[in-house]
Amino acid sequence: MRVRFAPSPTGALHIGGARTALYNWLLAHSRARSDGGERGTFVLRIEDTDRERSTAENVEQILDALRWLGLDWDEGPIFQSAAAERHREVLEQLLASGHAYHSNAAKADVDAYKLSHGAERGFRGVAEACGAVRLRVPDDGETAFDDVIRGEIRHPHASMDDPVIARADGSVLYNFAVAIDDLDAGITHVVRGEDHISNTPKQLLVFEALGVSPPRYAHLPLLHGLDGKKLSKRHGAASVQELRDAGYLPEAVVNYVALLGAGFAADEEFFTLGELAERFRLERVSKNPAIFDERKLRHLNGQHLRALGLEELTARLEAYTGHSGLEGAVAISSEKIQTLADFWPLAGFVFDGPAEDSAAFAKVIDRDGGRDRLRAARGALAAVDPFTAGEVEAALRGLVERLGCKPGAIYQPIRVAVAGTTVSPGIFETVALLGRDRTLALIDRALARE
RNA sequence: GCCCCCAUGGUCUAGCGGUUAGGACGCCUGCCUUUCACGCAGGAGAUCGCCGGUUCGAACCCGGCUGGGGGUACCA
Repeated sequence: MRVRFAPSPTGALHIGGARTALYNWLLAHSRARSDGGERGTFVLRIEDTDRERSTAENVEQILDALRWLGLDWDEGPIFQSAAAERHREVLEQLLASGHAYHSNAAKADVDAYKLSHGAERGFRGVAEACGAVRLRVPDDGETAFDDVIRGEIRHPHASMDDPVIARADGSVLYNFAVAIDDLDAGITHVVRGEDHISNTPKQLLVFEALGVSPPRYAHLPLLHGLDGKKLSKRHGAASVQELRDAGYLPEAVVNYVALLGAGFAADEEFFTLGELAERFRLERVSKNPAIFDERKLRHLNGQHLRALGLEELTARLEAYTGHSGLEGAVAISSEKIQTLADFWPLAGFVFDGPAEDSAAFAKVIDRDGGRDRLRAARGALAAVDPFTAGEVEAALRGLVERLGCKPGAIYQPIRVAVAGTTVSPGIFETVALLGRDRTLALIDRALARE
C-alpha cells in the first residue's frame, strides 16, 4: 500500500489539510488494513504547479506543521514542478493517440455549446492545430469508481465537459498532473477531500487513455466551521500554526481531528497517534461533513495536557511561555488549565506578582468585613509551621470553624491578596508555594490598600 | 442553471429491520476549597430532515422532495 498527501503550497496547512494528511498517515500505519500486509508507505508530494501562488515559505510551513503533528513521511517531498518534462511527454502521447486534442474554445464557447445542446450536456470541442489541450470524453457510457468510503460514484460521460488538461503554452493542469504523478509514484490509495470527487472521473479518464489501472479512491468529508460553512480564517484558528500558537498540543489536535469522522465507537476517545492507527479503518470513515468545534478540542487538550506528566508538561510550558523554573507553579496548575495559553493568566502572579484587578479587590476584600477576615487569616497563617499545603489547609479550616463562616469567605480574600484575581490554583497549594514570608507580605499589602 | 455527494439532540458520533435511540463535548443542578478546572452524582435537550413505498414491524431497505455541501477555471 502506498498513499500520499499532496498539498499545494498556497498558504499555511489548514486543519482540513491536516486531517487529510493524518488519515493518510493512519492508513499507512494501520494494522487493520484489508491487505493485511506490512506498513504502507506515506509519500509527500508538493503540488507547486501554480507558480504564482506557490512559495518556498509556504512549503516550509507545511513541512513544519506536519513535523509538529508527528506525521512523518516515508518518501518525498516530491515537487510536482520537477516532473514537467514527463508530463509533457505523456501529453504528447495522448495527443498522438487521439485521446486528447488542441482547442481554443473558451468559457464563452462552452456556454454557447450548452445553450444549443442542453445545459446538462458536456462540452465537446473540435480539434484545432494549436491551443490548450482537452481530453476527449466518450459521448456514451459513464465513468464510475468504487469509493472506499462512499461506495459507487458514477458520472455519466454525456454530462462531463472535455476537460482542459494543458494550457496553450504546453504546461499541464492539475487533473492531468495528479494522475501522472500518482501513477509514477505507484500510489495505490488516493485519500483526499470530498472537493475532489468530481475531479476523479477526469483523472480516471487519463488513466484509461494511458491503458493503466488506476488507484483506489476514498473521499473524506470536508470540515466546516461552527456556522456550517467551509472552514476558513474567519472561524478563528484555522491553520495548524494558529492552533499551536493558541496553546494546543499536537497530541490533542491529532486526536480531535482524527475523531471527526473516523467512525470510531464512541465509548472511548482519548487516543495517541499509535492507538489511532491501530483503530483506523478507512471503510469506517463517516460520509457527513463535520463541524470543527474548538470547545471539544479544548476539552481533549486538557486531557492530553494532564496525561503528559509534570516534567513533560513543564518543559512544554517553558518552551511555550519562554520562562523557566515553572515546575512548582505547573504542579499546582495542571488540573486547572486546558491549553498551554491558560497557564500564565492563571499562575503568572507567582512570578509577576498579583494582577491589578480592582474589581476583585472591591468585591472580595473591600466590603462586608473582608478585611477583618483577611487579617484573621494572616494571623492563622503566621503561625503555620511547617509551611506546607497540608498545614496551611489545617490552619485555615480551623479558622473557618472558629469564625463559623463559609470557607470561601476566608479563601477568596486570601486569593485576591496573593493572586490579585478571584481565579487561581488551589488556595492551600498556592499559599504553600509562595511561602510564608511572601504570603504575609502580600496580605499586608492588600490590607494596606485603600 | 448543470453535475456529484451528504442528511441521528446545539456539536462530534454509535446504531446496521424489533433499542426506554447509546456515548462524548457543550449546557443546567448538587458535592468537592462560594474561584477556575478536574472528578463524581443527577438533569434538560431528538416527532432519527419531510412525504410516500416495501415489510407483521423501519433511524436502518427503495423512490421522490426539501435542506446542506462540493464541483462546474487554459487554479489546485
